[in-house]
Amino acid sequence: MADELDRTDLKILRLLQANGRLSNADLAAAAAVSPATCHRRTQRLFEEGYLTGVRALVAPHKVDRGTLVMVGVVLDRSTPESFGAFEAAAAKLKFVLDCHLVAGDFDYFLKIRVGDMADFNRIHGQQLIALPGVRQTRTFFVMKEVVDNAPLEF
Amino acid sequence: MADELDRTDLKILRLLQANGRLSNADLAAAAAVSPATCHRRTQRLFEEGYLTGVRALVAPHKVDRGTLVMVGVVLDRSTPESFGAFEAAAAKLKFVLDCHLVAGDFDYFLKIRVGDMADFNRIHGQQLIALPGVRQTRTFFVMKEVVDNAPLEF
DNA sequence: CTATTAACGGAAGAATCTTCCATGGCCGAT
DNA sequence: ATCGGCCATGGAAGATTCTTCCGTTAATAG
Repeated sequence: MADELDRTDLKILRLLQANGRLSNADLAAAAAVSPATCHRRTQRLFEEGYLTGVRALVAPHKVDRGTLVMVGVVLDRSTPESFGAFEAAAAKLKFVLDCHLVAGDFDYFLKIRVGDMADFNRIHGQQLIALPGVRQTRTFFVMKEVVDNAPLEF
Repeated sequence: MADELDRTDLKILRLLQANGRLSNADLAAAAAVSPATCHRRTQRLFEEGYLTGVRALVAPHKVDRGTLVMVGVVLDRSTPESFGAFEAAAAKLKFVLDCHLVAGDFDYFLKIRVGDMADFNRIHGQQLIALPGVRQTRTFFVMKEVVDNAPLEF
Protein backbone atom coordinates (compact mmCIF):
# COMPACT_ATOMS: atom_id res chain seq x y z
CA MET A 1 0.00 0.00 0.00
CA ALA A 2 1.15 3.53 -0.66
CA ASP A 3 3.13 4.30 2.45
CA GLU A 4 2.76 8.02 2.13
CA LEU A 5 -0.41 7.60 4.12
CA ASP A 6 -0.08 7.81 7.88
CA ARG A 7 -2.62 6.74 10.43
CA THR A 8 -4.53 10.00 10.15
CA ASP A 9 -4.81 9.78 6.37
CA LEU A 10 -6.14 6.26 6.57
CA LYS A 11 -8.65 7.31 9.18
CA ILE A 12 -9.87 10.14 6.98
CA LEU A 13 -10.16 7.83 3.97
CA ARG A 14 -12.19 5.30 5.92
CA LEU A 15 -14.41 7.88 7.57
CA LEU A 16 -15.19 9.65 4.31
CA GLN A 17 -15.83 6.38 2.55
CA ALA A 18 -18.33 5.46 5.23
CA ASN A 19 -19.90 8.91 5.30
CA GLY A 20 -19.03 11.39 2.61
CA ARG A 21 -21.18 14.05 4.21
CA LEU A 22 -19.15 14.33 7.38
CA SER A 23 -18.38 17.98 8.03
CA ASN A 24 -14.75 18.92 8.28
CA ALA A 25 -15.31 19.69 11.95
CA ASP A 26 -16.72 16.23 12.70
CA LEU A 27 -14.12 14.56 10.55
CA ALA A 28 -11.39 16.38 12.44
CA ALA A 29 -12.80 15.30 15.78
CA ALA A 30 -13.12 11.68 14.66
CA ALA A 31 -9.60 11.65 13.28
CA ALA A 32 -8.22 13.40 16.36
CA VAL A 33 -6.65 16.37 14.59
CA SER A 34 -7.52 20.04 14.35
CA PRO A 35 -9.97 21.23 11.69
CA ALA A 36 -7.15 23.06 9.95
CA THR A 37 -5.00 19.96 9.64
CA CYS A 38 -7.95 17.82 8.69
CA HIS A 39 -8.85 20.21 5.93
CA ARG A 40 -5.31 20.15 4.53
CA ARG A 41 -5.12 16.36 4.70
CA THR A 42 -8.44 15.85 3.00
CA GLN A 43 -7.56 18.31 0.26
CA ARG A 44 -4.29 16.48 -0.34
CA LEU A 45 -6.04 13.12 -0.54
CA PHE A 46 -8.20 14.50 -3.33
CA GLU A 47 -5.40 16.31 -5.14
CA GLU A 48 -3.13 13.28 -5.12
CA GLY A 49 -5.83 10.93 -6.31
CA TYR A 50 -6.47 8.82 -3.22
CA LEU A 51 -10.03 10.06 -3.27
CA THR A 52 -11.51 10.24 -6.74
CA GLY A 53 -14.89 11.67 -5.87
CA VAL A 54 -17.86 11.60 -3.56
CA ARG A 55 -21.10 10.08 -4.65
CA ALA A 56 -24.55 9.96 -3.14
CA LEU A 57 -26.06 6.48 -3.33
CA VAL A 58 -29.49 6.34 -4.96
CA ALA A 59 -31.73 3.42 -3.98
CA PRO A 60 -32.12 1.47 -7.25
CA HIS A 61 -35.63 0.20 -6.57
CA LYS A 62 -36.80 3.74 -5.89
CA VAL A 63 -35.86 4.89 -9.36
CA ASP A 64 -37.08 1.85 -11.25
CA ARG A 65 -33.75 0.05 -11.49
CA GLY A 66 -34.50 -2.72 -9.06
CA THR A 67 -33.47 -5.63 -11.27
CA LEU A 68 -29.82 -6.61 -11.44
CA VAL A 69 -28.43 -8.87 -14.17
CA MET A 70 -24.96 -10.25 -14.84
CA VAL A 71 -24.18 -11.01 -18.46
CA GLY A 72 -21.22 -12.96 -19.85
CA VAL A 73 -20.30 -12.01 -23.41
CA VAL A 74 -18.28 -13.89 -26.03
CA LEU A 75 -17.05 -12.05 -29.10
CA ASP A 76 -16.71 -13.35 -32.65
CA ARG A 77 -13.08 -12.52 -33.08
CA SER A 78 -10.28 -11.73 -30.71
CA THR A 79 -8.72 -8.80 -32.51
CA PRO A 80 -7.83 -5.49 -30.87
CA GLU A 81 -10.27 -3.68 -33.16
CA SER A 82 -13.04 -6.04 -32.18
CA PHE A 83 -12.41 -5.48 -28.48
CA GLY A 84 -12.11 -1.76 -28.90
CA ALA A 85 -15.37 -1.50 -30.77
CA PHE A 86 -17.21 -3.57 -28.21
CA GLU A 87 -15.86 -1.60 -25.28
CA ALA A 88 -16.66 1.77 -26.80
CA ALA A 89 -20.21 0.71 -27.52
CA ALA A 90 -20.80 -0.99 -24.17
CA ALA A 91 -19.49 1.98 -22.21
CA LYS A 92 -22.15 4.18 -23.76
CA LEU A 93 -25.07 2.06 -22.60
CA LYS A 94 -26.63 3.81 -19.65
CA PHE A 95 -27.82 0.65 -17.90
CA VAL A 96 -24.29 -0.84 -17.77
CA LEU A 97 -22.77 -0.49 -14.30
CA ASP A 98 -19.72 -2.69 -14.88
CA CYS A 99 -17.99 -3.84 -18.05
CA HIS A 100 -14.88 -5.91 -17.51
CA LEU A 101 -12.59 -7.72 -19.90
CA VAL A 102 -11.89 -11.06 -18.27
CA ALA A 103 -9.79 -14.17 -18.72
CA GLY A 104 -11.81 -17.37 -18.88
CA ASP A 105 -14.86 -18.71 -20.66
CA PHE A 106 -16.13 -15.25 -21.49
CA ASP A 107 -14.54 -12.21 -23.04
CA TYR A 108 -16.54 -9.69 -21.03
CA PHE A 109 -18.69 -9.54 -17.95
CA LEU A 110 -21.39 -6.94 -17.70
CA LYS A 111 -23.34 -5.86 -14.65
CA ILE A 112 -26.60 -4.27 -15.62
CA ARG A 113 -29.47 -2.55 -13.83
CA VAL A 114 -32.94 -2.42 -15.34
CA GLY A 115 -36.50 -1.97 -14.17
CA ASP A 116 -37.70 -5.55 -14.48
CA MET A 117 -37.31 -8.73 -16.53
CA ALA A 118 -39.43 -7.46 -19.38
CA ASP A 119 -37.23 -4.43 -19.50
CA PHE A 120 -34.16 -6.63 -19.64
CA ASN A 121 -35.54 -8.83 -22.37
CA ARG A 122 -36.13 -5.82 -24.56
CA ILE A 123 -32.66 -4.47 -23.86
CA HIS A 124 -31.07 -7.85 -24.42
CA GLY A 125 -32.72 -8.32 -27.77
CA GLN A 126 -32.30 -4.79 -29.01
CA GLN A 127 -29.06 -3.57 -27.51
CA LEU A 128 -26.87 -6.29 -26.03
CA ILE A 129 -26.76 -8.84 -28.83
CA ALA A 130 -26.51 -5.89 -31.22
CA LEU A 131 -23.23 -4.74 -29.70
CA PRO A 132 -20.35 -4.99 -32.21
CA GLY A 133 -18.80 -8.43 -32.55
CA VAL A 134 -21.01 -10.29 -30.08
CA ARG A 135 -21.19 -14.01 -30.77
CA GLN A 136 -23.17 -15.08 -27.75
CA THR A 137 -24.26 -13.92 -24.34
CA ARG A 138 -25.12 -15.77 -21.18
CA THR A 139 -27.52 -14.15 -18.76
CA PHE A 140 -27.45 -14.60 -14.99
CA PHE A 141 -30.44 -12.99 -13.34
CA VAL A 142 -29.70 -11.89 -9.83
CA MET A 143 -32.30 -13.39 -7.51
CA LYS A 144 -30.89 -11.95 -4.31
CA GLU A 145 -28.39 -9.18 -3.74
CA VAL A 146 -26.50 -10.44 -0.74
CA VAL A 147 -23.80 -7.77 -0.95
CA ASP A 148 -23.85 -5.03 -3.56
CA ASN A 149 -21.06 -2.54 -3.98
CA ALA A 150 -19.60 -2.91 -0.53
CA PRO A 151 -17.14 -0.21 0.52
CA LEU A 152 -13.49 -1.02 -0.03
CA GLU A 153 -11.68 -2.31 3.06
CA PHE A 154 -8.00 -1.63 3.39
CA MET B 1 -40.51 5.11 -11.25
CA ALA B 2 -41.75 6.51 -7.99
CA ASP B 3 -43.78 9.45 -9.15
CA GLU B 4 -43.52 11.31 -5.91
CA LEU B 5 -40.39 12.80 -7.37
CA ASP B 6 -40.79 16.00 -9.34
CA ARG B 7 -38.25 17.54 -11.66
CA THR B 8 -36.45 19.25 -8.78
CA ASP B 9 -36.09 16.03 -6.80
CA LEU B 10 -34.65 14.22 -9.79
CA LYS B 11 -32.23 17.04 -10.38
CA ILE B 12 -31.05 16.89 -6.78
CA LEU B 13 -30.64 13.11 -6.95
CA ARG B 14 -28.57 13.32 -10.12
CA LEU B 15 -26.45 16.22 -8.91
CA LEU B 16 -25.66 14.59 -5.59
CA GLN B 17 -24.90 11.30 -7.24
CA ALA B 18 -22.41 13.04 -9.49
CA ASN B 19 -20.95 15.12 -6.69
CA GLY B 20 -21.86 14.31 -3.11
CA ARG B 21 -19.81 17.21 -1.82
CA LEU B 22 -21.90 19.91 -3.43
CA SER B 23 -22.80 22.50 -0.81
CA ASN B 24 -26.46 23.12 -0.25
CA ALA B 25 -25.97 26.59 -1.70
CA ASP B 26 -24.46 25.28 -4.93
CA LEU B 27 -26.97 22.48 -5.14
CA ALA B 28 -29.80 24.97 -4.75
CA ALA B 29 -28.41 27.14 -7.53
CA ALA B 30 -27.95 24.16 -9.86
CA ALA B 31 -31.46 22.91 -9.14
CA ALA B 32 -32.95 26.39 -9.50
CA VAL B 33 -34.58 26.59 -6.09
CA SER B 34 -33.83 28.51 -2.92
CA PRO B 35 -31.39 27.09 -0.38
CA ALA B 36 -34.23 26.61 2.07
CA THR B 37 -36.27 24.53 -0.35
CA CYS B 38 -33.23 22.62 -1.50
CA HIS B 39 -32.37 21.74 2.06
CA ARG B 40 -35.87 20.45 2.75
CA ARG B 41 -35.97 18.42 -0.46
CA THR B 42 -32.60 16.84 0.16
CA GLN B 43 -33.51 15.98 3.72
CA ARG B 44 -36.70 14.33 2.51
CA LEU B 45 -34.84 12.31 -0.11
CA PHE B 46 -32.67 10.88 2.66
CA GLU B 47 -35.50 10.33 5.13
CA GLU B 48 -37.68 8.55 2.59
CA GLY B 49 -34.89 6.32 1.39
CA TYR B 50 -34.24 7.66 -2.08
CA LEU B 51 -30.71 8.45 -0.98
CA THR B 52 -29.18 5.76 1.18
CA GLY B 53 -25.86 7.40 1.90
CA VAL B 54 -22.93 9.35 0.57
CA ARG B 55 -19.64 7.68 0.01
CA ALA B 56 -16.19 8.97 -0.90
CA LEU B 57 -14.59 6.86 -3.61
CA VAL B 58 -11.13 5.55 -2.74
CA ALA B 59 -8.82 4.74 -5.65
CA PRO B 60 -8.32 0.96 -5.36
CA HIS B 61 -4.78 0.88 -6.73
CA LYS B 62 -3.73 3.53 -4.21
CA VAL B 63 -4.65 1.30 -1.29
CA ASP B 64 -3.33 -1.95 -2.67
CA ARG B 65 -6.58 -3.28 -4.06
CA GLY B 66 -5.79 -2.86 -7.71
CA THR B 67 -6.71 -6.39 -8.81
CA LEU B 68 -10.31 -7.21 -9.57
CA VAL B 69 -11.61 -10.77 -9.86
CA MET B 70 -15.01 -12.22 -10.65
CA VAL B 71 -15.73 -15.64 -9.19
CA GLY B 72 -18.59 -17.99 -10.01
CA VAL B 73 -19.51 -20.38 -7.21
CA VAL B 74 -21.43 -23.66 -7.25
CA LEU B 75 -22.65 -25.14 -3.99
CA ASP B 76 -22.91 -28.79 -3.00
CA ARG B 77 -26.55 -28.78 -2.11
CA SER B 78 -29.42 -26.47 -2.89
CA THR B 79 -31.03 -26.28 0.51
CA PRO B 80 -32.05 -23.07 2.26
CA GLU B 81 -29.62 -23.81 5.09
CA SER B 82 -26.80 -24.28 2.64
CA PHE B 83 -27.52 -20.98 0.93
CA GLY B 84 -27.91 -19.17 4.20
CA ALA B 85 -24.63 -20.45 5.56
CA PHE B 86 -22.77 -19.51 2.42
CA GLU B 87 -24.24 -16.01 2.30
CA ALA B 88 -23.51 -15.27 5.93
CA ALA B 89 -19.91 -16.37 5.56
CA ALA B 90 -19.33 -14.62 2.24
CA ALA B 91 -20.75 -11.34 3.50
CA LYS B 92 -18.14 -11.25 6.24
CA LEU B 93 -15.17 -11.44 3.88
CA LYS B 94 -13.71 -7.99 3.64
CA PHE B 95 -12.46 -8.35 0.05
CA VAL B 96 -15.93 -9.20 -1.29
CA LEU B 97 -17.51 -6.22 -3.03
CA ASP B 98 -20.48 -8.05 -4.54
CA CYS B 99 -22.12 -11.34 -3.68
CA HIS B 100 -25.19 -12.21 -5.72
CA LEU B 101 -27.40 -15.27 -5.85
CA VAL B 102 -28.00 -15.89 -9.55
CA ALA B 103 -30.01 -18.12 -11.85
CA GLY B 104 -27.90 -20.03 -14.33
CA ASP B 105 -24.79 -22.17 -14.34
CA PHE B 106 -23.60 -20.82 -11.03
CA ASP B 107 -25.25 -20.36 -7.68
CA TYR B 108 -23.36 -17.19 -6.74
CA PHE B 109 -21.27 -14.55 -8.37
CA LEU B 110 -18.64 -12.75 -6.34
CA LYS B 111 -16.78 -9.58 -7.20
CA ILE B 112 -13.54 -9.37 -5.29
CA ARG B 113 -10.76 -6.81 -4.89
CA VAL B 114 -7.26 -7.87 -3.84
CA GLY B 115 -3.73 -6.56 -4.10
CA ASP B 116 -2.43 -8.85 -6.82
CA MET B 117 -2.69 -12.35 -8.23
CA ALA B 118 -0.56 -13.89 -5.52
CA ASP B 119 -2.86 -12.30 -3.00
CA PHE B 120 -5.86 -13.78 -4.77
CA ASN B 121 -4.36 -17.24 -4.97
CA ARG B 122 -3.83 -17.27 -1.24
CA ILE B 123 -7.35 -16.02 -0.60
CA HIS B 124 -8.85 -18.47 -3.04
CA GLY B 125 -7.12 -21.44 -1.47
CA GLN B 126 -7.63 -20.42 2.12
CA GLN B 127 -10.92 -18.58 2.20
CA LEU B 128 -13.06 -19.01 -0.90
CA ILE B 129 -13.04 -22.77 -1.36
CA ALA B 130 -13.35 -23.02 2.41
CA LEU B 131 -16.70 -21.21 2.41
CA PRO B 132 -19.52 -23.47 3.62
CA GLY B 133 -20.97 -25.78 0.97
CA VAL B 134 -18.75 -24.78 -1.92
CA ARG B 135 -18.44 -27.51 -4.55
CA GLN B 136 -16.48 -25.60 -7.14
CA THR B 137 -15.46 -22.10 -8.15
CA ARG B 138 -14.59 -20.58 -11.48
CA THR B 139 -12.29 -17.59 -11.51
CA PHE B 140 -12.40 -14.78 -14.07
CA PHE B 141 -9.49 -12.42 -13.66
CA VAL B 142 -10.32 -8.93 -14.80
CA MET B 143 -7.70 -7.84 -17.32
CA LYS B 144 -9.21 -4.44 -18.03
CA GLU B 145 -11.80 -2.45 -16.14
CA VAL B 146 -13.71 -0.78 -18.94
CA VAL B 147 -16.48 0.49 -16.68
CA ASP B 148 -16.48 -0.03 -12.93
CA ASN B 149 -19.33 0.97 -10.70
CA ALA B 150 -20.83 3.54 -13.01
CA PRO B 151 -23.39 5.88 -11.47
CA LEU B 152 -27.00 4.86 -11.86
CA GLU B 153 -28.82 6.57 -14.70
CA PHE B 154 -32.52 7.15 -14.37
C1' DC C 1 24.20 23.06 18.69
C1' DT C 2 22.05 25.48 15.03
C1' DA C 3 19.59 26.14 10.72
C1' DT C 4 16.12 24.55 7.73
C1' DT C 5 12.04 22.45 6.55
C1' DA C 6 7.55 20.77 7.15
C1' DA C 7 3.47 20.17 9.65
C1' DC C 8 0.66 21.62 13.31
C1' DG C 9 -3.24 24.18 15.83
C1' DG C 10 -5.34 28.74 17.13
C1' DA C 11 -7.79 32.55 15.42
C1' DA C 12 -10.83 35.28 12.55
C1' DG C 13 -13.32 36.94 8.52
C1' DA C 14 -16.14 34.87 5.07
C1' DA C 15 -19.34 31.67 3.78
C1' DT C 16 -22.74 28.32 4.79
C1' DC C 17 -26.28 25.92 7.28
C1' DT C 18 -30.69 25.43 9.40
C1' DT C 19 -34.84 27.07 11.05
C1' DC C 20 -38.72 30.34 11.56
C1' DC C 21 -42.15 32.92 9.47
C1' DA C 22 -45.01 35.34 6.20
C1' DT C 23 -46.50 34.97 1.41
C1' DG C 24 -48.56 32.82 -2.63
C1' DG C 25 -50.62 29.11 -5.33
C1' DC C 26 -53.64 25.16 -5.68
C1' DC C 27 -57.67 22.48 -4.83
C1' DG C 28 -62.04 21.26 -2.98
C1' DA C 29 -66.29 22.78 -0.97
C1' DT C 30 -69.95 25.93 -0.69
C1' DA D 1 -67.25 32.46 -8.64
C1' DT D 2 -65.63 32.85 -3.96
C1' DC D 3 -63.85 31.29 0.17
C1' DG D 4 -61.01 28.46 3.27
C1' DG D 5 -57.66 25.02 4.17
C1' DC D 6 -53.35 23.13 2.97
C1' DC D 7 -48.78 22.96 1.40
C1' DA D 8 -44.71 24.39 -0.54
C1' DT D 9 -41.88 28.27 -1.27
C1' DG D 10 -38.28 31.91 -0.43
C1' DG D 11 -36.40 35.66 2.60
C1' DA D 12 -34.09 36.52 6.81
C1' DA D 13 -31.05 35.77 10.71
C1' DG D 14 -28.55 33.49 14.43
C1' DA D 15 -25.59 29.65 14.82
C1' DT D 16 -22.31 26.92 12.88
C1' DT D 17 -18.73 25.81 9.77
C1' DC D 18 -15.20 26.68 6.35
C1' DT D 19 -10.85 28.31 4.79
C1' DT D 20 -6.81 30.72 5.22
C1' DC D 21 -3.15 33.19 7.67
C1' DC D 22 0.29 33.08 11.02
C1' DG D 23 3.21 31.98 14.90
C1' DT D 24 4.94 27.78 17.14
C1' DT D 25 6.76 23.16 17.49
C1' DA D 26 9.07 18.97 16.11
C1' DA D 27 12.20 16.55 13.26
C1' DT D 28 16.26 16.28 10.42
C1' DA D 29 20.65 17.40 8.51
C1' DG D 30 24.89 19.82 8.72
